[in-house]
Amino acid sequence: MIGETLKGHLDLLLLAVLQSGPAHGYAIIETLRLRSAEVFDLPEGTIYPALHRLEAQGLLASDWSDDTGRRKRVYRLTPKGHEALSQRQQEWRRFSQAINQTIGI
Amino acid sequence: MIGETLKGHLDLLLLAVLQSGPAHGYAIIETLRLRSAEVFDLPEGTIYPALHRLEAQGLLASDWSDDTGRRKRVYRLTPKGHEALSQRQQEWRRFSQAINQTIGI
DNA sequence: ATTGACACCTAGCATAACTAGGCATAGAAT
DNA sequence: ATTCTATGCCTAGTTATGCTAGGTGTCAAT
Repeated sequence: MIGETLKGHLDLLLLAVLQSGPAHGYAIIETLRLRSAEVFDLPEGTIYPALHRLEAQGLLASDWSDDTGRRKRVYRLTPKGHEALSQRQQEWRRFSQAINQTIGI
Repeated sequence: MIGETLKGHLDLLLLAVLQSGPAHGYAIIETLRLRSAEVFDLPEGTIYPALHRLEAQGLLASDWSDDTGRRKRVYRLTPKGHEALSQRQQEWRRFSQAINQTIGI
């Protein structure tokens, strides 16, 4: 990302990805890259701490899975996470609309 | 603002406001509030350091004026500031589009 | 045997918006 | 006269959070 532009918007992205179904960290990174057409190519040092934060806030829950031999921590949205997501979506719309109005798009 | 959502986007807003013509800090705050329909009601402690930063980067230039008795520092875009603005606008479009794609709008 | 993709983790850094104070002038209200 | 509000500027220090740079380990392919 460029500068600090992502700050404050990462939670929205993570919650949105997990709305499509449970996923583990590494896969989330991949999904973000695909859905954003390479714009969000985020390092693991960004994603993992953010997932821990969201879980600590009760917005996500996780389970370990090691069916393939490689252990994965699979995250899913909690009910509180679903609520948070729709709130963040609203905030994003309000925010981006305000920016567009201000810069005259 | 909510949380850290503004981080990395303030420069774009300031440059955009000054594209409409020179203005001093306090007036910029007012303009941001009006153009954004109250969404951006930013404290002086946010605006003034940001203006100083942009001037230090050569994107803005300033002059003191005290025609009304109250001294004002009036900022204007430099040529470099104009370039930076169109670049930031492009970045914003790319960024907001990527968010919208990712969250599925 | 080594490389690269997969998969996880964390300590410390850097940046920038914001808090909370301060100073000063002008005009209106009490 | 004095107080209050709006105008107008400033900065030291706090805080939040994305990122850097390192670490561990598995698996498949060369």
